[in-house]
Amino acid sequence: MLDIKLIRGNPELVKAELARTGSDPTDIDRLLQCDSSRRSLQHLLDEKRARRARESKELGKVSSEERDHKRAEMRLLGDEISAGERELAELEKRFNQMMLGLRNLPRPYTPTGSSEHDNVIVRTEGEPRQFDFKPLPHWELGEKLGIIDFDRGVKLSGTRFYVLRGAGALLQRALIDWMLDLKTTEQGYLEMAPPYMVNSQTVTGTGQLPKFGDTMYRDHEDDFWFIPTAEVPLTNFYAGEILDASLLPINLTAHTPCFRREKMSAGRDVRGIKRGHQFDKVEMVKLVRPEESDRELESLVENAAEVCRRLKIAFRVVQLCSADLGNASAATYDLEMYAPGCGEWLEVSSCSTCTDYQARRAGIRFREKGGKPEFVHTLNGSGLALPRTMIAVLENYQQADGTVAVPDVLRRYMGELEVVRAL
RNA sequence: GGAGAGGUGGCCGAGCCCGGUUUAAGGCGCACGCCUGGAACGCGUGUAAACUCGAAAGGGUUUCGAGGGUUCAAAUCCCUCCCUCUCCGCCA
Repeated sequence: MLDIKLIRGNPELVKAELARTGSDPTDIDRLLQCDSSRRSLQHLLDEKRARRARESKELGKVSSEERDHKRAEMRLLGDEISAGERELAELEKRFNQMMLGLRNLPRPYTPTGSSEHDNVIVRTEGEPRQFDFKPLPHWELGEKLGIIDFDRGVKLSGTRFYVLRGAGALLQRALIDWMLDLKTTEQGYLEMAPPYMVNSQTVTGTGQLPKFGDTMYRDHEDDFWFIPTAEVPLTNFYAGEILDASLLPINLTAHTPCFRREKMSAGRDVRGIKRGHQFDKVEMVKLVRPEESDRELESLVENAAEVCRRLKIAFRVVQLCSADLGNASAATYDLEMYAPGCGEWLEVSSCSTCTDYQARRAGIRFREKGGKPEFVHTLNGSGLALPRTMIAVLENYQQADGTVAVPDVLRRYMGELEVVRAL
């Protein structure tokens, strides 16, 4: 959520920033109109309620002939108050819906653009590997080695599902374990094992609801949503709480499956394991002081980059332009690893600062000793998404004989296995 | 799923039967002050959040799990729901 005081105080700035992301700035005019009628009604009601409380209390002590007269008067006042309360509830509902519908404003350093083509490549690390044979795409490699079974995934569940087998399953597990170890030891994150289903309040806190409900899977009988990312339970872990400032920064990590309907990308990336309805991911979440958030974003990107670096796979850092930012994000850097088989730079991580946008929705605050509560800033980033990391590993480490070498850092997680051969 | 007991401020806990005398008692914790060479003890003062009026001091409203109802007036009475605990049932 945005700060209503900022919107009231500087509506032109807010409109300009919203326009930069491609959102409709006239939303702000409607919002402010609703806000002002809400406030004046609130004020009127406050006065009536104050009078009722005062005079009702006196009614208990007053003489009996005066009581009947006064009681009738109070009853009328009571009717006015309930009518006003109904009207106010309606206004507040509308106001809250509009507030929840507004996206976050971009950071000043987020470049302005109109589509993903305006994203900026910040830097590239490592050289894409050169091959003296034609590298295969992972869907061919995976099938030939017998470690990815697409047909049976479809049989079990439908399109966009697959099954990892043998060394394929082991490779993914090794990547997860290795990434978590890196996060929790050298990078200072606390590992969590959160629920994979959460309630609508939780999924509103991070900004998926109310606007993006149709991108998630949900239970039809209970109030359960399947998490689209571990960002949801991790960020909301402290929802509604006021944290002691000494706890900050809080760095959390978790490995979870992620569930996405991928309605918007129907027909895209249908080959291979790049885009599925269910995938695994190691996620990083930070809760930090507002003044630290830009510096912490750099550190988040660096934490994700280190994973690519140690896998010895070329990657680049891309800064998203204003139009390509997610709903809650104020600044985002994507990390893309090069996959020589399909010839693509694959988005393996997306690191964002959501400033106080999610903290306001979820009510996550901190307090300095003796001070007033303040909203934290929340950040999240993948560290990394497993299927795309698998693609990058398989395609970069493939050898002329059709086998795949195991990256050095993963060998101790795979029983010292050095080469993945056909099953 | 069934039965019972509960949900009150940062924490513990009284108030609920019997609506108004509670600005939510009391304690703990915390902060500040006094005391002290310094501390403990003791004493005193303060101690939530949101919204809002005000230059400030300060004031107003809301919040006793959530929502609805009764009433001039609800933490207190009624209804619905959620959650926690205990026991039972079922199940990995």
